[in-house]
Amino acid sequence: MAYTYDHPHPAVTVDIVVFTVKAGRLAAVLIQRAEWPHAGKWALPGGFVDIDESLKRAAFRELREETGLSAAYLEQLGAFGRPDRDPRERVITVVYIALAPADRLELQAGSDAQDARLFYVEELPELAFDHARIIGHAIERVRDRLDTAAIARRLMPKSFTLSELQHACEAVSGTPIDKRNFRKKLAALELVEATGELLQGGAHRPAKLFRIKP
Amino acid sequence: MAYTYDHPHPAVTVDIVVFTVKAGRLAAVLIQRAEWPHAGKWALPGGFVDIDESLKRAAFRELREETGLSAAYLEQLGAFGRPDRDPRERVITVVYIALAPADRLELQAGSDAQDARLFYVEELPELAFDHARIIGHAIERVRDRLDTAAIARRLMPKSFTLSELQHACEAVSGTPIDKRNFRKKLAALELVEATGELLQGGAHRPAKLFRIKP
DNA sequence: GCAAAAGTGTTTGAGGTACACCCATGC
DNA sequence: GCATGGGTGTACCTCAAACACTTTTGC
Repeated sequence: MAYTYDHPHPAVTVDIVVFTVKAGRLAAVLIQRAEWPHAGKWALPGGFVDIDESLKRAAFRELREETGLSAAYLEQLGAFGRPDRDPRERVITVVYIALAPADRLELQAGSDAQDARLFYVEELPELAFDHARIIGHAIERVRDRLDTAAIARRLMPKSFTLSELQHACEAVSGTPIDKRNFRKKLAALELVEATGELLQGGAHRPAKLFRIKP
Repeated sequence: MAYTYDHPHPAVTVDIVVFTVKAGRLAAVLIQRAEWPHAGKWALPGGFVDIDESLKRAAFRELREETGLSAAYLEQLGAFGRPDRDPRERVITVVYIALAPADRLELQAGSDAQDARLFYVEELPELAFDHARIIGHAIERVRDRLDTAAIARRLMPKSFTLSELQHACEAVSGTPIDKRNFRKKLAALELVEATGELLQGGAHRPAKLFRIKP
């Protein structure tokens, strides 16, 4: 089947920067490319936009196909379209940022053709295309727009300790936060409530578990 | 000349929301369409992205062609790509926001085929395509990201009175500002300096003129 | 008992907001 | 002289930042 136009058309893809917090650090999902171009390098999950599909719908579809996430927060970062960013043809990509708790990701790790993994954002491997630049913009966006409430709602699992939430906030902002000020602000936000459970297991005093208030 | 692909490709355009401040109100440039679809309705300036041209370069080119602006602040708002937004074919548009002082715009007003005009954003005419939605997003973006310094640098002419600057800030934010607080903050910002000139002409005390500090 | 993280209040400074009157000009 | 916008200072309140010790557990 061939499709013909009277002036040249670029291809359009969506790519998704899937952020999560793992071990108190900000991390993103990357997929190892199996084919030319950039075979062996890591890249953002993504793919072509179907001709009858909205951009956001395409992003959701790719997100589901590559991470198993069926419902996640998704926001558009923007379009990237330098003429030479893909050696195959002119490709304009629309990038979305997804946020999800690490325990909801289902990566097809090391299954076969392509490997999907989480990488801490300070330890990214060599990236295909202009994806390093794209992730840079995504990190910048997340750093200065995600506040405590958004982090609690979108990056934390169902229940968590206040220290875990604080570490997530520190991972996103990239700066240390004072424990008492953090808890004072949380109390004022009326954002979380204690579940009544305790998290046992550390060689230290057990921490109360919290959840998002409805 | 025909261009053939083995899967369908959308067309990609750039559209530009050119904001300025006129008579103390926020205004945007619109162009009246001469042809189907939406003949007679008003639309954002824009056009197709050339196959070898970056998105930003395309936006600058269209901006120059349709408003005479050769250097303006330009930032990407995002991509809009619902499948049915253009009845001719699938068109994905990447939207940029431009900011310029009103005295630098050179609109080809009423010349012939297409008419270009400024409209106050609270008095927009019926718009073509999904441009009403796009302008809505652009206004939202500008409202919560443009601060006093950006307004002074990007929307004001070479010299201006403090009241003019204040009115511009009020037009952008959509809320009234206290005069003394505004001037106190301006002083703290060390953003502007008096030119020494006065603006005569009103039936009242003449105002000092200011310029951006280098 | 010691290492390791949990939990808990007060003080200070900066910045934002509210608010009212006199001044210089054109008519 | 009056209408019109230009120009000026103080008091209060809110919010962010700095800062140290006790508690509970595992080993």
